[in-house]
Amino acid sequence: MTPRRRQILDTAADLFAARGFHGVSVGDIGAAVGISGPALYKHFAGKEDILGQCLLHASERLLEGARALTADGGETVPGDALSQLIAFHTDFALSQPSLIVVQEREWGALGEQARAQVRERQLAYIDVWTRALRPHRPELSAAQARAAVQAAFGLLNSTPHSARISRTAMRDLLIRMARAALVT
Amino acid sequence: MTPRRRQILDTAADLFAARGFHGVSVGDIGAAVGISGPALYKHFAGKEDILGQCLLHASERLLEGARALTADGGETVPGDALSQLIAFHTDFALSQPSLIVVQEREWGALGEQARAQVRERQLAYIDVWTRALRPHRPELSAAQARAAVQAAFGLLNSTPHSARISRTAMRDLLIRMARAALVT
DNA sequence: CGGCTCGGTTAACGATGGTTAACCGACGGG
DNA sequence: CCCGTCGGTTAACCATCGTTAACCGAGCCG
Repeated sequence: MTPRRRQILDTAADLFAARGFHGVSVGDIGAAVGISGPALYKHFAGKEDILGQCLLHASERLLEGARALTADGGETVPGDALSQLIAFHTDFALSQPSLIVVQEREWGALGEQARAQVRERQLAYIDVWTRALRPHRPELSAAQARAAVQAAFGLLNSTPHSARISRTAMRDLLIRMARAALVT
Repeated sequence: MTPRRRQILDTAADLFAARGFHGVSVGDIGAAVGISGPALYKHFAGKEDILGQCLLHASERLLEGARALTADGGETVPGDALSQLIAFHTDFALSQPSLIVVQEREWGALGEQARAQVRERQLAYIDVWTRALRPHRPELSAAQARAAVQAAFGLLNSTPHSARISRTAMRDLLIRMARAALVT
């Protein structure tokens, strides 16, 4: 992927996160990268395609990261799988808040095919988490475990809404809270 | 407030929560209540005014409910203030998910004055929570306590994103997780 | 040198949005 | 009975949006 495409996707994600997909015009995106309006069509098929690339990219990075952590034979790394997932997701949310926000709230604006791809990755990501949670909470049904995982996402993804403490303090706080919420 | 106004606000909140403020047209709102388009201007000053009333109403109900629970001399009710706030917020989120979603993500679409009013109530609501949390976590700074409260909101407000378990089971799960996240 | 591709530009188009205007039936009170 | 208000309607306005068209300079390759 060319650097220009990456730049467009990054700034578009920021704009979508701040004002919502329908609250951002292609002119806004172009202006934010220093070009104007229709020039975006040299890089993407359209506005919805830009959102789709953002979401595909984000959901893929999350899923691949989670799978890398919990791959069979990954027992050599320290700590249990759940703690690693919590740390991984926290770091992602702290370093890419816009992607987190957009992936959480704008997937409904996609066309059918792109939405299906994103949803598939998101569900697979939830599944990795749910499997990691099961050993700690054997009394939970599968549906309850999924609900608990999504509640934990809500907690970890709240990072864009605050930000008044240092990043390391926030990381520590979120990890501690998520672990307590999930395994207690 | 006339029943028609309330009906418009309720269905508008649902639409805003589902597709975002800019993703809903006044025609959509009108059609959802059985009238069409410009008839809404007999009840509200404009589209932004509808959103403003939704948010004012929601933030006021949250703040008043929280203040009623933690009013001085309210020591007669059972349990500590924090647990009561958690239960109150959980019930609100479960019964009015659209208001929760809209209040969380669409306040940026308001004009300056309405946004200021909503933000004021939201900050006051956070403040009530933070004061209730302090006794349980005296080691946290004020900023850390606020961040923890907002993370707990993220957890409790995640209820619209899932929903595959019964409401009572969800209520129990959320309350348990929030309490664990906050006081552990 | 000549031409092709790449990544821009501005102009224009059609659709849609929010808002206003003009009109109108129901209905309740003097 | 008449009239004003209430809550609707449809038509029209203007701005904005996403998208396409037409054009153009820079650079590279043959």
